Parts: sequence; C-alpha cells; structure tokens
Amino acid sequence: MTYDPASPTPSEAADDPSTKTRILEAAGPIFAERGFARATVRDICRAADVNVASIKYYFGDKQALYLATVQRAREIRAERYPFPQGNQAIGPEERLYEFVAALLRRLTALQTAPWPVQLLTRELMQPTDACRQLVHDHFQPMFDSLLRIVDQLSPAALPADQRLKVGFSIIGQCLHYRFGAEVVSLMVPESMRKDFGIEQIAHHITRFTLAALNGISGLPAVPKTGGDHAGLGS
Amino acid sequence: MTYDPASPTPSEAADDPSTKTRILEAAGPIFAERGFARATVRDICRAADVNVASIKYYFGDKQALYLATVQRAREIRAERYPFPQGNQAIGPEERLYEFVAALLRRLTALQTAPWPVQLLTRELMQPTDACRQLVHDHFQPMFDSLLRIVDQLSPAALPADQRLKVGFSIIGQCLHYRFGAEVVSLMVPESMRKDFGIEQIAHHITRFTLAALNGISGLPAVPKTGGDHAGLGS
DNA sequence: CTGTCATTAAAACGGCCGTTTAATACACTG
DNA sequence: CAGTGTATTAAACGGCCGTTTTAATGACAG
Repeated sequence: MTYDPASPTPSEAADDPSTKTRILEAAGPIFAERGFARATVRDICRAADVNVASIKYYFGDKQALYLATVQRAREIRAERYPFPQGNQAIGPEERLYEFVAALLRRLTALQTAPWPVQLLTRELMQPTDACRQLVHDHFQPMFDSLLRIVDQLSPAALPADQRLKVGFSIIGQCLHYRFGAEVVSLMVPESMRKDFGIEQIAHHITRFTLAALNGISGLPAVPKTGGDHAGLGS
Repeated sequence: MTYDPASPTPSEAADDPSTKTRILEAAGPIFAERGFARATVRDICRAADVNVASIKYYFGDKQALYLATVQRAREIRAERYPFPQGNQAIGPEERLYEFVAALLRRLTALQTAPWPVQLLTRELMQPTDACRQLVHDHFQPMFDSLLRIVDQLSPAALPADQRLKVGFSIIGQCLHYRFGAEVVSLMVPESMRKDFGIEQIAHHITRFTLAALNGISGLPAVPKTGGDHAGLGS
C-alpha cells in the first residue's frame, strides 16, 4: 500500500547477511524440505531471525517469497554445474553409464542434498504455477545430452518418437529408484540389499538399456490383445 | 471419553445410507484427491451431509477416519479385481504387453479413476504411518505376477537380484509416464503427440524390455569411470 | 537539532483447521 | 408415562496460519 519495497534491494546479494538475503537463505531449505503449503512464514522468519512482517516488506507475500527462492535455487545450480556436456573422450557406453550413475546419485542423495536440488526436484514433480517454464529450462538440456548418447549407441537412426521414448525409458528406470523408493525397499529382501547400491543399479540399467538398443530394431511387433487383468492393486 | 462408539457399527455396510457409511463414502474421493493433510473434515462432512461431530462419534478423529477409508478402498479393489493372475493361454510376450498396457491405463487414468485406485496409489508413493504394510500387501502380488512373466521371457535363469532389477526397470518405465507426466508433455512436440498414446507407449516398453532381456546375459561389463557431469538441473 | 525515510519489532486481525462440548431429538423398554 | 441409551446438532474452543497494523528504531541530510 505504501511505497513498494519489494524490489529496491539496496544490496542484492551483498557479502553481509542483510535481512533480505537472510530470509532467502532460510527459506531455501525450509521450502525444499516441506514444500510451499506446509512451510510456514513463522518458521522461515525464526530460522532467519527476522520478524514476520519482513516478508511482506521485502517480498510482498509468501508466494512471492517462494518464487524468489526458486529463482535463487536456479541461479545457484546454474553457476555450480554450468554445462553437463559429457566427456567426449570416452565411448558412448561409458557415457551412458556415467549419466545413469550421476542421475541416480543425485536422486538418491536428495534427502541430504543441498537444498537447491531438492527444491527444483520438488518443482519438477509438482510444478506450481509459473515455475513450470523454469523447471523445463533445467530439465531439457540434461535430457538432450542423454538423447545424444542414445544416438551414438543406436545401430540405426531411430524414428523421432522412438528416440524420445528410449530417453523416457532410461529416465523412468532411474526415477523409479527414487520415487518408488519406499516400495523398492519393502520388496528387496535384507540379504539382497548389498546388490542394490548405486553403482550396481546403474550397471544394471546401463546393461539393460544397451541390450534393448541393440535388439530393438529387429524385433517383430507385439500383437495387441484385450484384457485388463494386471496392474496396480490386487 | 464417554462410551466408545468408534467400533459398534450397528449396520456395517448396510444397504441404507447410514451416517457412518455416508461419511466413509464421502471421505474416499476427498482423501484421494487431496491427500490426508489438505482434506478437511468440514468438507467431508459437508459432502456427506452430516455434522462435523459425527467423525468423532463414529471414528474418533480424522486420522482414524483416514485409516478406515484406506481399508475400505482396499476391500473395494480386492473384490473388483480378485486375482490378476494373468492369462496362461497366451505367450509371455503378449502377457508382458498386457501387463504394461494395463498398468499404463491405470496410471494415466488416475485423475478420473474411481477413488480407491487414486487413494491407494497416493499411499503407494507417500506411505503414511501404518498404511505401509497395507500398500505392500497390494503391490506385491502385482509385482510377483510381473516377475513370473519375466522368468518365462528370460533365455536363462536370472540371478535373484537381477530378476528384481528387471522388474523395477519395467515398472519404472511405466511410472515415469505418470509421475513425470508434466515433464513428458513439455518435451513431446505437438506434432508427435499422436505417437504417445497408451498403446504405443506400451508397445515401446514391451519391445524395449524384450530386446533387453534377450541381450542382457551376453554383454560385457561396463567399466566404471568417475565423473559427475550429467544429471538433474543444468 | 529536526525532519525525513528505510527498516525492524510487537501485537493483533481474520480465517480455517481439528476437536469438543452441551443440548437436543428420537427411539425403545419397563 | 418416565427412564435410558443412541444419534445428531449448533456452537464454541484453542491453535496455527498468512497477513496487516501500528509504533519504535536508527541513520543521515538539511
């Protein structure tokens, strides 16, 4: 209502912990851990050691603070991992393995990961409002680099749609170990837990994918039949 | 505090819409759509056309009502799909295709699906408290039937851990089209949308998996190399 | 000093939440 | 009829939320 102090920011990212940057740094982990709805401004302000009114003063409201936090997470990630171009000196098989292992590492380390990863991943799964484009900009380059690896691994050039589907098949295998983690841990018996380290899983996914890529072009079509007797639930 | 009316249930699942069953039926879709935290007892009671105090009277509190709702979802699913044993008359390739297609159908239809599927799937991804065992009991038979299909498709018997990993690879590919749906739709260009129907996706996953199973036993190990230059975010 | 003006602080506002109370309506029994 | 236990209701309770008001603080220019 009065003068709008949401944008002035005398020292944007100064080296001294100004109130605004303290709020931003405290909001990151809290939003990342609990999501937008379950994170409270009181908790954020307590962590930042500022008054609750400061959020209105500097950002307007909780939603605007969240957008600023996501934006800051994006910047931090961008400068830390400028370009995941992939090592051109090694073969595509090893590049695929490295890609899979790196993705698995980041996915399984999310609980203890630095908050920007966590926050961006949360946005990735449940995009909120205008953040969708932001998330998309981050996921696309990573997916493109994966598709380039797939191109080099395919005996023959794949149709465009199949190329995408192969990429999704790889990503899907990796994601399942993160988002189906609860179920996976229930289904892997204790004695077999040692075989499900990140390296072993990455090894399996790589082999599985390489074998699929080698054989995918020469297989007969699978006939369609009706039926609905399998799926989720009993 | 007074006499405990949480369990008496004069007419448990009677044909007349008693208050308790009305609450249970109203709670199902609301919990399924919004989850436990964001669903409110006031909304449930408004939908059931009962007083808010009825929840305390019949179930004790919101948490107990939720447990009863999940339990009821389980019962409904169990009697509708008694045993997804799989058609033994057709070959394992077709059974795999049917399994994949059925799973995809249920996953992608979740938004408009009957509420029990939705609620159980929500529990599957984010198990709450004591429901874990419940979910596990539902997911396990479905996963076992998948593994039996895998057994019949494998040229040679797989090591136990690899057998599980293959199962997870298949499930993971399917799940990605549900839980990465936002990202998938952003990456598939408009002109290619027609190639991403459920049947086509199921066709791809089936072919991909069959090719992988055929080639997985004879491939050399993939060397491990360090490196972290690929993964989520840019 | 005096008067701005950006900043911080304490306290309250209004709203929604799950839960509880206290009173009522309604059967059915003796 | 009174008595008893069940079922239902309106209203309130206490708590946490995001937000807002109001006032105090402190730096700095004139």
